[in-house]
Amino acid sequence: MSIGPKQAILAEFAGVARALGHAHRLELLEHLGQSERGVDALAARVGLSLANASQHLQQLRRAGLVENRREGKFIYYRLAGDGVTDLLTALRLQAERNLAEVDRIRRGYFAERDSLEPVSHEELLARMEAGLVTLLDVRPQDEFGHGHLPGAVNIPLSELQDRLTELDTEREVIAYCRGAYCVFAFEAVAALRARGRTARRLIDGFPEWKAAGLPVATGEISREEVT
Amino acid sequence: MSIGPKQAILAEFAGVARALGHAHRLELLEHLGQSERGVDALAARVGLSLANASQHLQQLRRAGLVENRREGKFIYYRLAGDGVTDLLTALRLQAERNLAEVDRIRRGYFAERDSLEPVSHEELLARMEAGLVTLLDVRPQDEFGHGHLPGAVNIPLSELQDRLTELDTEREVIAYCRGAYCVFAFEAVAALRARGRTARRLIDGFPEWKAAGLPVATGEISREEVT
DNA sequence: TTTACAATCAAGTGATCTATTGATTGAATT
DNA sequence: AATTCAATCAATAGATCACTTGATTGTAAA
Repeated sequence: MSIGPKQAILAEFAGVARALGHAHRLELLEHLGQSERGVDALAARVGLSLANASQHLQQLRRAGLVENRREGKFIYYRLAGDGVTDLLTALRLQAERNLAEVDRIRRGYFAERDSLEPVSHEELLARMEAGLVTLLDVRPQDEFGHGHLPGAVNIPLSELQDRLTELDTEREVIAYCRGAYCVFAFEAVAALRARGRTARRLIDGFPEWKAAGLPVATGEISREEVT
Repeated sequence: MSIGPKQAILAEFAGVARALGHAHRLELLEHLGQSERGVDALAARVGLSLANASQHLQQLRRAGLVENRREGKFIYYRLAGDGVTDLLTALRLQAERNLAEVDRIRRGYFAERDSLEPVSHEELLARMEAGLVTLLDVRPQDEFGHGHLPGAVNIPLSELQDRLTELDTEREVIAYCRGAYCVFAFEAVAALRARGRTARRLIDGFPEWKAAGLPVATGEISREEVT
């Protein structure tokens, strides 16, 4: 007996889902959500061997989740559109809602750093307009350069200790990094609060902001432009 | 070296994605989107052995996508909330957008039956309010009974030939069934057009309508109430 | 041409997944 | 208590997947 059109379509959908079915590939997608990258850079960031990263990336490509281009001897991978971030967000929301295990891990690792509610996109937009907050991007400098929220200051987490003076002491700091589970933002909020600052974190990160169609800025940003 | 909290969370997300990574499980979820069902009924509809269906359902349960309850000697499974339908929709949209293979299958099997644009939720709502359309639910009677769009007439596809007289000849018919790739609605539209009726299909099906928070009706519906 | 290097390919091993089979559990019925 | 039936569990064989190793391709530079 032959399978019908519906089964064939469902098999394709299942293939996309299976491509999302490995922690390493989800982490690769998270990094690709920041900016396009070469295989070697991705492998290093996710902690994979080059060959292994290459094969994972090719699985993602077969599933239509990423695309690539060659430039000289480098091959750069990128997300195949903002729909990928939307799908990842839907996956995250579903897992957060119905998986007790996610809740347990989050409580264990993140809870003490995150007693306050995270800030929603809407709330951040309103407070930015009112000029009430300092928006802090704690990702590495190169990721910031490839795209960030408008008006954000970039202080990578590793430098935060030494550069606290750059942040206005009067205004609340709202920190963000790569996504909802990027630990940088949690750490930054904890560090700032430990120094008596008012700080909260954005509910997710740069890719989700961009996928939501909200404005983004690129390139370096002068300090004057920010303060 | 131990894996950090992010890897642990991503592994959980990957587990949910893997649970979606098999055509049979997607089909089970599609049927569960219509109404709660016993294992035996699901196995029969999807064409699986009882043991196999049971094991697939348990994988879905471990991933937090479905829940179950025992009633007498039957165990009924149901979706773990409308978020599951949202996630399935996100998966479908991403696959439709970026997988050439999906497009190829769709063209090959569905295109000739579907030359007209499907009707969106918004358009259907507007035309229902204006009383311009006959809404036709071509799913089996029991699925209709568990929930359907308000004002819909239920004529299962198998009976459509004999019951054409029940449909107003003046008004456009909008048909729907289980979801975006349920073949019933395509077939119904083709059959109606072959008899000179004006007919289109809804862009997706009952579960997506319900998950979107739009009104649904339950129980049998008298013919008078409809016409 | 030779060299260098990013990335992919190919092959192999151990692990995980799928589907079947037959045994077992749990609740209702006789 | 014995029977019946829905569903799960357990064991198995075959398929697919993940990761490593070493060879290969493709481009740029020497």
